[in-house]
Amino acid sequence: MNATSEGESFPGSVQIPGGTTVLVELTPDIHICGICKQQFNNLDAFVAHKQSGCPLTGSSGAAPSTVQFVSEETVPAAQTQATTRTITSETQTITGCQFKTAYGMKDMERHLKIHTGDKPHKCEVCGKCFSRKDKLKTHMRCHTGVKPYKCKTCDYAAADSSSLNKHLRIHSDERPFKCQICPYASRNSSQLTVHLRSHTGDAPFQCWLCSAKFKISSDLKRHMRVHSGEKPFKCEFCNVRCTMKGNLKSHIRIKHSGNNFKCPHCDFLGDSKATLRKHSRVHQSEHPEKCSECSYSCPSKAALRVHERIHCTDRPFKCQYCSFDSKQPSNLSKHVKKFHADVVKTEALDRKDSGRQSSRQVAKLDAKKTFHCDMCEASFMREDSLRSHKRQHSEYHENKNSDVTVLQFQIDPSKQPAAPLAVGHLQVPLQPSQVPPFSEGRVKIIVGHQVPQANTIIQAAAAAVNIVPPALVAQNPEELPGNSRLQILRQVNLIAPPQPSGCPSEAGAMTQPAVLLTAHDQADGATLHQTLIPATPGSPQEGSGNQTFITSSGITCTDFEGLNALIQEGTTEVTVVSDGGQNIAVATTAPPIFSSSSQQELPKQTYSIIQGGAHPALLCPADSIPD
DNA sequence: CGCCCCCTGCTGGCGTCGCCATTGCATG
DNA sequence: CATGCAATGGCGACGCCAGCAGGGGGCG
Repeated sequence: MNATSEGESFPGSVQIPGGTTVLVELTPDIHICGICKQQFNNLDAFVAHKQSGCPLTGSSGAAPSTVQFVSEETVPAAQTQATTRTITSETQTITGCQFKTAYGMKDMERHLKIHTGDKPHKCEVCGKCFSRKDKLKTHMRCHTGVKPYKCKTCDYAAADSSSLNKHLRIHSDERPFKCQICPYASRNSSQLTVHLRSHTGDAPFQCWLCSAKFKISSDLKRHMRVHSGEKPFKCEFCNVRCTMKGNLKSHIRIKHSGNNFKCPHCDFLGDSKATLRKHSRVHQSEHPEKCSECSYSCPSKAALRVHERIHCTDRPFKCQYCSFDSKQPSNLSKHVKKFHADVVKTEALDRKDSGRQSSRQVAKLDAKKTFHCDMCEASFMREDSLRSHKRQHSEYHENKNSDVTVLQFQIDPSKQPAAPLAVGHLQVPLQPSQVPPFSEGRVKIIVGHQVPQANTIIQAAAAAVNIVPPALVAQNPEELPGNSRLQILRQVNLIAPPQPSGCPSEAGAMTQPAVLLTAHDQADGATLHQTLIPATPGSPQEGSGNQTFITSSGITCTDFEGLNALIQEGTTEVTVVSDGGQNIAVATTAPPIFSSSSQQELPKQTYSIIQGGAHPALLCPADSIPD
């Protein structure tokens, strides 16, 4: 992260799925010398300060002996204003970096290379550079193949001791990372982290083309091939291509490697040990899955489910061409093929003529026959996937004044800086001519589930709390019911955007703008909460630059409770509508997530973000409001 | 300086599930 | 023989684990 001169903000970027980038103004980072307490907004100046010598360095009396250096990690400006730091303990903690006293200096120097980017140790083989010699040495082993750490139990060997130690847990069956909720225990912390998501339901890697969610990134990456139709794995013996490498391997085993696994009880020849094992269950007198209605047993749950349909009177699979029905879908399809093949063929041709295709089979037979969304560029292998996708469109537009602009963003983890991210403003390309009339324009901010490192965002949000006096929520909080709630509500920092300068349609004074917060139930679209909040320019908030805070006169506790409840619940969508305050900016562009066109040339309008609560939900209050 | 330990992200691979097509058997 | 029922195999897709590589801090 770059630092800037004092008072200056600088843009960062947030990558939106689909290619659009939303510019984000970041609050400048502050670097603090832990010895003399001098602040630096410029990293270079800070580093120079360290290298040339802090005036208090070496002065045994001036600086506490326990203090060698204070972390230079970046600190959001708001946080630095709000926090008083004390130096009392054996270790120094300012923004997360800690250095023990005895090794502080050397380790600090080593640590500083992270920020200076100094990587003097270059690999002669691949050219990769490292900041530390020992890292280069370890790296070289991947070229030389040297693996000095050998397992005494198996042939495994590792290039570093950590890998060996991790491996050894396989033999010892040591699972030191135990789940507090269930008996699960894993051999490494990463697996436990992933496991815990099973309890929380957290699947942070969400497909932006369908509702699929994954607990690990690579599963999402793999899943995306389903949408793209990409089949990178080609069979070397035939023309078959597979989306998944494992499936290709399975195909080759079945079709091209011969059947080498013979069943001892019959003539069955399996292509693999797994296939043979699956088959061998047929010969077992006692199958694990038993029917509760009869003596039938079978080797698999799936087979049992099929069997159980025998006992059910329902025949849910009905022929659309005659009165035939069946308990099993395969029998219905067999029936249709046999008796209605001509009708099916005609209908298929009709669909082809009209440019529409249906049926999973069609898509399956020809991956090129995908189902394209007519509202965006997304395409799908299956019709039901497209239906699911279109529901997302309809959800965005289901409000009675349908011109809802959807601004959906997910922060790219690779662009997420390590330091706390202070998102002060969100800049969105603005096309004034597209500004809709009041009551038809809305901006819906949707925060994706892929927002990483939520805590850092929360931290930034919490920092903002400190500069919002309670008076902004209520002049006299005691007048409001549910006072206990207000303690939480104050964490919601409502900031109106500054007077726009580049939008002619918004010229003229408007002293009483207001913001209507409307929250919808994601499931059925019903309005859950609606609040009209007047925003008075020239708020009493000092030090806020050109920002105008929404004042509290029209806000009741109930109003905020609704909003707060949404935050607490992790709500990811809030629609914002204004009552026409002219100094509130308007932005109506194509939803970035569905837009592939570049909007770089459009004038930008500044938006504010609510950063609220103890959940990673970002809400948008006063920005993007139609006139 | 160098080793150790920990964490994170990524990749490859195995096991498994569920859907669908096929197959074999029973019945009229 | 035609038709329906039930079981099985193939395949696409997902969950999860082990291993690899790199980065960072602790410390002798």
